[in-house]
Order: sequence, then structure tokens, then C-alpha cells
Amino acid sequence: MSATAPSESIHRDPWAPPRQWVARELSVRLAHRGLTLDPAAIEGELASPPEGMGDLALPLFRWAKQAKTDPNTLATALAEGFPLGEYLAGVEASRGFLNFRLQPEWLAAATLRSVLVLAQEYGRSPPNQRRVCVEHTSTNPTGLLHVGRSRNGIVGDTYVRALRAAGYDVTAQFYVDDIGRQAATLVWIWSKPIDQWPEEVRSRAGLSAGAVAPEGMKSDAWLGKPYPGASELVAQDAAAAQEVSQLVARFERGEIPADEYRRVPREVLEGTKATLARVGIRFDEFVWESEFVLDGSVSKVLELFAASPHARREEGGALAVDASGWDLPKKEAVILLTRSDGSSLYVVRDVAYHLQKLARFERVIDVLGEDHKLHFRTLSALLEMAGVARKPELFTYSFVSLPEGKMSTRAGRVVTLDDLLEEAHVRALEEVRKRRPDLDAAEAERIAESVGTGAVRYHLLAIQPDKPITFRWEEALSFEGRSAPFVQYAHARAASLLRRAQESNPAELAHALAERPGLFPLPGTMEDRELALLKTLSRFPSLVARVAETGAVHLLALYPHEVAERLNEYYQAVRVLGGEPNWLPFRLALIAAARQVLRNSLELIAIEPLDRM
RNA sequence: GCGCCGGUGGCUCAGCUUGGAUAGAGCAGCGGCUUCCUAAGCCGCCUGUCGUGGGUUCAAAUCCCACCCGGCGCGCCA
Repeated sequence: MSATAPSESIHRDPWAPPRQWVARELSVRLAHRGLTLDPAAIEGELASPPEGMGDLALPLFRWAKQAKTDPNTLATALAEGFPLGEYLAGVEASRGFLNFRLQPEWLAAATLRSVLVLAQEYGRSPPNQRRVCVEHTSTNPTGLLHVGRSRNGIVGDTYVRALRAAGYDVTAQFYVDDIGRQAATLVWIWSKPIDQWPEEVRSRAGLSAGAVAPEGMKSDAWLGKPYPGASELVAQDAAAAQEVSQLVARFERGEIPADEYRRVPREVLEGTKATLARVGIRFDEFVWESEFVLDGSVSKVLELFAASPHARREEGGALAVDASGWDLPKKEAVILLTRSDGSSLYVVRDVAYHLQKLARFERVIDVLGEDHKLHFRTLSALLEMAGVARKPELFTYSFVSLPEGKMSTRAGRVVTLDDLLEEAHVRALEEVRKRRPDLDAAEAERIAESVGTGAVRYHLLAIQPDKPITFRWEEALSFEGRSAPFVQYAHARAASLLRRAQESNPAELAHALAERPGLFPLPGTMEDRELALLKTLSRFPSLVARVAETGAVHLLALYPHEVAERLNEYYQAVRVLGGEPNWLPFRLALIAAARQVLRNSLELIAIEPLDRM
């Protein structure tokens, strides 16, 4: 059978047809040897062999045992006369494995067609109509966002993008805790003029009586100034704490209009939103925690639990439930729901919030710091106790600390995202000026912003969420190696090359990217680097699907880096423009495809694919 | 003390979900590459008891157990 005529159909995942075909053929051949196996099961066993040993590998140890033979004999027997068909260039047995080599030209054609025809859709799945809510970031509106908290946003936003790419209908939510102790403390201190603040709060904030926000200062930076002092005061001073409680109580009773109470948190939130937007993070909905108190749903939840057989009263009058039968550590078997004064605790309001989410969405995902793991289990137990069959899903990440220790606003040991982004911008601008003195100021600024914010986002994303990060300035601001600028640079090179092709010979470029990209059959054998790049490009769709399924969002940062590596190596080794004329169409198509995949993968991590830098 | 999560070259990390063939990158170090598509690049060299010890298996960085180290948590905070 000729293997030179590539299939004309377009596949979202170029690997799907050969995998399925190989699995089917194997199923038939294994059946001849008394092994009845579903093709899907065989496909699940197909793995990647080591470099240079082919493209698909099937370990035969387990099945050889079942067939009472040794793996190598089985592999050799299967390799014997295995049909190559449209997809394969070779099949060989090796040490108990059966290795399949894909027909390079088939893989090249299939990949180029998929990438160039599907374009921005390459890697994405069609809509599946499933409604998902991803709640992330949800920082207390008490001041500036620090780098640790921003990990939540970066990881969460990437997960949102991955789920969307996988076809989900995703709503990204930010839960605004305006009524908890922390936000209430800030509302309380700003409810008085500065000259009425306790002296220690005022001096700690560095504000004198009658101070006003300096021109251009972000609202979260300004309004957050008294927070460390005020929160310390409230922790130590019973009278101050009492004032905060009363403020909350009055708000809950409707004696303070929501608009008025929320003024400070809302303005802080505006600052937070601006910072998050700078790293590409946007939300569909902001849900105010106090809403669940004001609309009565918290009361309903409390009534429900109070009436349940698990309810109990603590000394002092607080309401709790006995959750001994639920999967919780022993000490948490009793879950406290209210304070002694009857006011609701966070977890109760969270129950109300989740009841609403579960009613609206098919899947509910919470992106939380690892310190919330136990809270989440408590919440899940309460939801179950409340008779809810479905459960929210938890996505956690570990903390970001500083070399000196844990970040602490109170100890002044904290790096804010604003400061980090500013420093990144400044350093990036320096680099741009150095490397491209020819660019005008506006473009240099624009590139610096993109490179700087990209580097920061990339740095915090590229590590498996479960791992703790020790933040170091030099690493966060690295513009080479495993970093966003490395990827952006590869993209800029590809864009530049295509720009030149467009300028010098637009007809040839259009021809190369026509409906049969690269104009197969090829004039000869591809370079190794061409095939390596193509193989990397072909893996993108299955990667996106895997990330959406597992939440391994760091792989989405690692992948474009791998594409950039392959592209840079190729670019260095093979001359495209002015090289071998017969190869020009294919190579232009390959560069265009690499650029497209870089764009698509960078889009998923909200890093701008620069055309020049 | 109990629970959850991490521990892979000097440093920072992939790989662990679903065990598979010589454990991959980046940074740092050393040595090369620019009359030619952007050198934020490329090529080469150097660096590993995969925390420790047991177990399961034809096969363990990957699964199980114990221990060590680090992070996080363990009711009137969120």
C-alpha cells in the first residue's frame, strides 16, 4: 500500500487515526493468539518509546504471560507481517516491546493540515454544553495583592482557559468576602476620618490627619494602608473588636445600605482587578459574600442545620453540628456554625454560596490555597449533611514564600504583585532598549510590558501547583531559558520570517499555506529537526485535553517552551528563505504552523505572542 | 501528636495520575558559533545513592509500608 498520499481529512488530534488503527490491527492479531482485547484497551497501553526507537510502543510483558510465551517472542511474532498501511513506516520488536514508526510524511501532512486549517481552533474541542464554575483568587479586599495570592489567580485563570479550550462553558467567579472579619476591619477604620483613627493605626499607616490619596495611587494601595495597624488593633483591643462586630451586625440587619458598606471593599477590588488584568486575568462574575446574608439564604442554612438531628449547642450559645459520621479528622467532628452571639461563621456563608453554585452549574471548582484543604472538607461534609448529592471539586496550590520566610503583611515581609510587575517592566525595558535601539519609545514600552508581565506570569505558572515556591527576584525576572520571553522570542522570529516571505514573495507564501499546506508530496526526506518540530506540534491537542482533565496547568507553560526550543533549533540548523527552493513551500508551512501553535498555546496562559521584540 | 502535600545533578524544575527500555530541561560553570531568515538564540562539555530503609513485580523515580526533612492545617479567623 502506498504511504505517500496523505489522508485529506482533518483531525483535531493528528495522533488519533494512527493510534486507533494500530490498536485495531493489534486487537485482531492478538485474538489469533488467544488474547481477546478491546482496541480501546490496547490503545490505552500504547506508550512513547525512548528517543530514536519509533513513535508508539506497546509493552507485551503482561500479555505474553497470559499467552504463556515470552514477551520478545510475542513481539517478534506480531511484528512479522504487520501491515504498514497508510500510517506506518516500520514495525519492530525490541526487548519485549513492539515499536511502531509513523510514516513521517503522513505525520507531517496530517499535522500541518490540522494546524493550518483549524488555525486558532487547533488544540480546542467543540463546545460540550457543560456549565462549569471556577472560583479563584477571591482575595479579601483589604489591600494590595501579594505574589503568593496571585499564584491563585494565575493558576486558576489558566485552568479556566484550559477548560474552555476543552469545550466547557466556564464562568470564572471571584468571591468577594466583604463581610468577614478582615474586610469589616477595613470598612470600620475608614468609617472614621483619619484624625479619629487611633494614633498607632495612623502612624503605622504613615498617614497624618487630613491626608488624601496621592495623585495616581491605586485605590487598593491607598485604602489598604491602615489595614495592618487596624487588624492588629482589633486583635488586641476588645473595644475595637466590639465596634467591628457591631458594624457587621448593623449591616446584616439592613441598617447600613449595601452600597455604603461596600464602598471601601469595592474600591479596593477595583485596584485588584486592574492588577490582575495586567497579567491577563479576568472574571465573568463577582459574587459578594454579604449577599447571602442579606437575602436570607444564610438564615435558611442555619435553620436547616439547627433543625437537623446533628445540631448541638455549645456552651455560650454557639450553634454547631456533630459530623462524626463524615469523613473528617476526629477533632473536626464537631463543626461550629455560629459565634456565641448567633452571627454566622464563614463556613455557613460558604455553604449558602455553594448551594447557589451547585444549583447553577454542572461542575463547581474551587481554586484554593493549601491552607483551605480542611475547610473544604468541612464544607463538603456540611453540603452532604444538607442533602446535596453533588460535590464541589477542589483544586489546591501551595504557598509562595520568601527566602527570609513566610510572607507576612504585618511583618512587612511581602512582595506585592504591583511591585513585581513594575520591576519586571523596568528590567524588560532596559533589555529592549539594549537589544533594539532602533525601536521607537512607544513600541519599546509596549514590548517591555508584554515581556515583563509575561515573565512573571510564566514563572508562577511553570511549577506544579502542589509544590511550594520560594520567591526570588532574579528567577522571577529571568528573560532567558525556561521563560516567557524565550517563547515570545521564538514567536517573533517566526513572525519576522513570515513577514519577509510575505514582502518578497506573497504568491509563494499563499501557495505554501493553501488547502494542502506544504504541497505534498515532499521533494525528499525531511531533516530530523523538521520532523522533531512537527511531532511537538502534533502533541498539542492531546496535551490540552489532558490538562483540562487533570488540572496539571503547569504543563501548559512547559509546552510552548518545548515548541520554542524545537523551533529555535530548526531555525538555526535549516535555512528557509534563500535555502533549497524545492523545500520552500513545506518550510514556510512548517514555520507558519509553529507560529500558530505558539499563539494558541500562549493564549492559554495569557502571554502575548509578540511579532517583534 | 494527628491529617494533607512536597523531597529528583551545585541551584530551580519536568517525569509519578495509568510501573516499562540509556531519568529529561533550564540556571550556574567551562569551550565554541554572527559577511546569511532577530545571538532574549544555537552547538558541545561537566554534574544524578530519584530523601532513607524495607516490600510488591519479569520490571519501581513511579505502587505499598515505615522513618527522616520541609510546607500547610487542626471550632467562636477566613
